[in-house]
Amino acid sequence: MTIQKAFVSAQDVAARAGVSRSAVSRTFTPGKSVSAETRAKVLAAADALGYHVNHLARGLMRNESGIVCLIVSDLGTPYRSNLVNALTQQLQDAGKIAMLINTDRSDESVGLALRQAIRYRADASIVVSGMPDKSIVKLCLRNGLRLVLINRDDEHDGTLRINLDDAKAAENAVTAFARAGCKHLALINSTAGTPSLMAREAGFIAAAAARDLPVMVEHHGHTSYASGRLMAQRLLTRPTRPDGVFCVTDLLACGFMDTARREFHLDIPKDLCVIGFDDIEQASWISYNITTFAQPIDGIAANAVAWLRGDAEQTERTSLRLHADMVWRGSVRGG
Amino acid sequence: MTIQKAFVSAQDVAARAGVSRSAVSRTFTPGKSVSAETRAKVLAAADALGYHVNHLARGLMRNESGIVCLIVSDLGTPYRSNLVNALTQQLQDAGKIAMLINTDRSDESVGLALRQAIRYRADASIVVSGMPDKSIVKLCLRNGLRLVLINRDDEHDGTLRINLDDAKAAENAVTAFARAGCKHLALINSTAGTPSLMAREAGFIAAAAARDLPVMVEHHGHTSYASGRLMAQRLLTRPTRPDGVFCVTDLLACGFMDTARREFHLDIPKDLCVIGFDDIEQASWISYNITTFAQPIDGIAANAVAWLRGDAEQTERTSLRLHADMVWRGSVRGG
DNA sequence: TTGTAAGCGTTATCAG
DNA sequence: CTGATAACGCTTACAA
Repeated sequence: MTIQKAFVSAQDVAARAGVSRSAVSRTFTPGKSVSAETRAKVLAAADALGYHVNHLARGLMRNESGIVCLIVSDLGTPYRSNLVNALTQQLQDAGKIAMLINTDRSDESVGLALRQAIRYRADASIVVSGMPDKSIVKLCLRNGLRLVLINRDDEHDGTLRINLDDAKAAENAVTAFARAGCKHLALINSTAGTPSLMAREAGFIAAAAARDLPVMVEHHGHTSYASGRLMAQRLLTRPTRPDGVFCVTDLLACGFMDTARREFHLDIPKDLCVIGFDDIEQASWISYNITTFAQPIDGIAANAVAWLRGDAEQTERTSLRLHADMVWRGSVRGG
Repeated sequence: MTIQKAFVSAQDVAARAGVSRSAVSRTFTPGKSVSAETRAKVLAAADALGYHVNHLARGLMRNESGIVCLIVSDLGTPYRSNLVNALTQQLQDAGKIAMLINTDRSDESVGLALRQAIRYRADASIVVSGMPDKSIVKLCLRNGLRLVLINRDDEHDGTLRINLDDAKAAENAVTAFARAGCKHLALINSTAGTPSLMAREAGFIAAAAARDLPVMVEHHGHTSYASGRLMAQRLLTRPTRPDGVFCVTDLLACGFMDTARREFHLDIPKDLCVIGFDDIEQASWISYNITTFAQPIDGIAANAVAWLRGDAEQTERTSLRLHADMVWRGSVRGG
């Protein structure tokens, strides 16, 4: 078996169809005029040869690769994977294709990822984790790479920023606890302190202060099940035990609830009310049934993609604040 | 503000550094010889200009894009997202970059995804969901797109197939139930019946038959929490209630356990033993604590990437069978 | 509508 | 080690 040329080119198709390369090109470019006759000939030849337009070359010419780069850490986590799921789906529907770069949580690795996006001449990049520094953002913009920042707090020109109204949600959490008659509030959070997480914390503390309710705060590790467990042990052995705990993440809430029940034999919501955030699937499972706030995942994705489809020339800074609906379940009394 | 050229090219760098384009190219190609002096000049100019090699053009020349396409459905699911996480990470470490295509479960959408991979001249494609038909596989191979099929059963030349020893795992499940003294076994599965799921089912039934143990079987929907709940309702209202249930997926097991406990007030493992599959994070949570089989996710990813790094000329069919270790937890008596 | 020719940013080849 | 030159596969004026 002889080594054959790996890919079939428009040239080959043109030869077989008895037309010029440009005719082939036009056939595969929507909105170009080709006669029905040649189009048919080209299509037949292309099909027979298994021809597929080379998007690398097309991107080179058009200065538009169709690639959108997703920069994410902790992809195995429920919220992240659902967001990536929605994003890839909607990008595909918009005729784009997603490139996925996995970072650790460091800002440095985000910078590396963005450089990679530039190398592949991505049309845009959606940053879900980490905070790219100003110089990198400038570099991207100068290279024609549009940027969507999700739940990051820096504002830059020519960039779309999508945030949630974390403070408002936190305030609603306090209200819910107050209605349930909770007297001793608490909040658990990661040590990392990403912008949205810190906004929830600050909002919760402020709203509680407005009602003269004290708040105990614990920080530990990442927003994981294990962290939730550990902070439950810390919090529930304090002199005064909290009776209303806001977990800034559902994953934290799951770990917190499991140890509160198994190790401290507390009844939720009788002895202790719990509120989470994200509305991951597990929050709706019978064992947890957590009152929480729903991340508007599809809304985030839809807004990001809509902005990308828009005119590339718009260079104004745009900022979107989406609402996280409260989802009432059984981990809070009343409701 | 005037419209400036979007990207900076090697030409620009060469001009600024006072060298030829080829010198620039060599500087950025590992293993090419450039004098320390020119290299320094080039690097300085590149840095000043913010130059990044255009991988679209490079891929065009080299016939090697560095892109590996991941074809996946149900990305929001724990097992899938963890696999994608491992895959993207290890691909990056190997100097490749992942493109992600989200499919529904249909074989047709896998075909569409593979065509997209061809258009971007991906070096390879890793298929995690759905089964591409023979003609599409042939098309890919002819176009120089290497293929890794994970948990699919078709065998093709020039393709790497990675499977688990599902039958062996199922046999171990039967042994565990027998040791726990279970007399009435059951199995719950999706209706889709992907190869690996069907292998678990067949293996379980065969091993049970060898011990003269009867097996009740239920099928429903996808392998989700909700399906697990529904099949629990069906199974636990049967005349003879099973006392050992193999759920072909941990997600099914979670749903099954929750309704067995809450709706039927059964004690696990006293009244009922449960075994799952995948070892998703939730299986280790206190509320579930499921005895299960660990998907060797890192092993799968490592093998896939190692094969991709290998010589592209090898056209033999390769098939790998990985072992899924049993993870003993509290959902089975004894152990 | 069609074909010809130029050019996109690379890398590989081949003299020097 | 260096620089000119020819590809790679495509799109897009421009001319027919």
